[in-house]
Amino acid sequence: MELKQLQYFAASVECGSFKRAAEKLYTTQPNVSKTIKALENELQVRLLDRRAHGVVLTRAGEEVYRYTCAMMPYMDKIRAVAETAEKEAVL
Amino acid sequence: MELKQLQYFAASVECGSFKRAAEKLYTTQPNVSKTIKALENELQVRLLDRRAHGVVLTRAGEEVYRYTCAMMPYMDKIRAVAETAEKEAVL
DNA sequence: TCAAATTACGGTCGACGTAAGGATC
DNA sequence: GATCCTTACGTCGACCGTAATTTGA
Repeated sequence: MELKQLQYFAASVECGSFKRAAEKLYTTQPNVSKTIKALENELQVRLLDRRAHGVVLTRAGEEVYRYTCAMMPYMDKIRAVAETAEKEAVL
Repeated sequence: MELKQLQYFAASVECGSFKRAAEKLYTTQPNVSKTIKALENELQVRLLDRRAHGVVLTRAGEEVYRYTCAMMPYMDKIRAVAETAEKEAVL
């Protein structure tokens, strides 16, 4: 499991489609599709239902999305800590 | 920032050296060294002091380690959710 | 038939391990 | 001089984007 996979997944949920998520992430639709497919394969569960107009969360996807969202603030916190420390001492 | 970087960092903290962390992670010492160097470069802050017998946390490292530890349970939770869902419906 | 997702494919960049080098005690 | 961290280096796999194909309304 990689952070990028979770970020792509979250973006797809929030955008409602791989296409729009790809734009938001400055990448291509095939990359989003492949990255999420890899995540689903690793977890052995389908996270998103592919519909004609985009994607929607499955039951399992909802839960994974919830924990993904809960995790993200810690990433931000790590970056914030580093940025603060950076001003006090040199690398 | 990648999950692997944080995992390698946490393992190094807990093991007290890159060498032992490498064993625990089933990889080599150079890879641990390089991975953590990349994390430090990205965050622009030194996380570990390199000593003769191993590594110890810097002030900034302590904080990053705290948030890293806080984050990890969510990853486990995601895996658990997936495993539970797997039993109820097929991929 | 249109829009979006998937698959195929080739090139390139990065990650890995081995080996050599450097620093600290 | 022993131990651990770092740097150098070559290889191989993975990721990326383009293009072609498939799927669903």
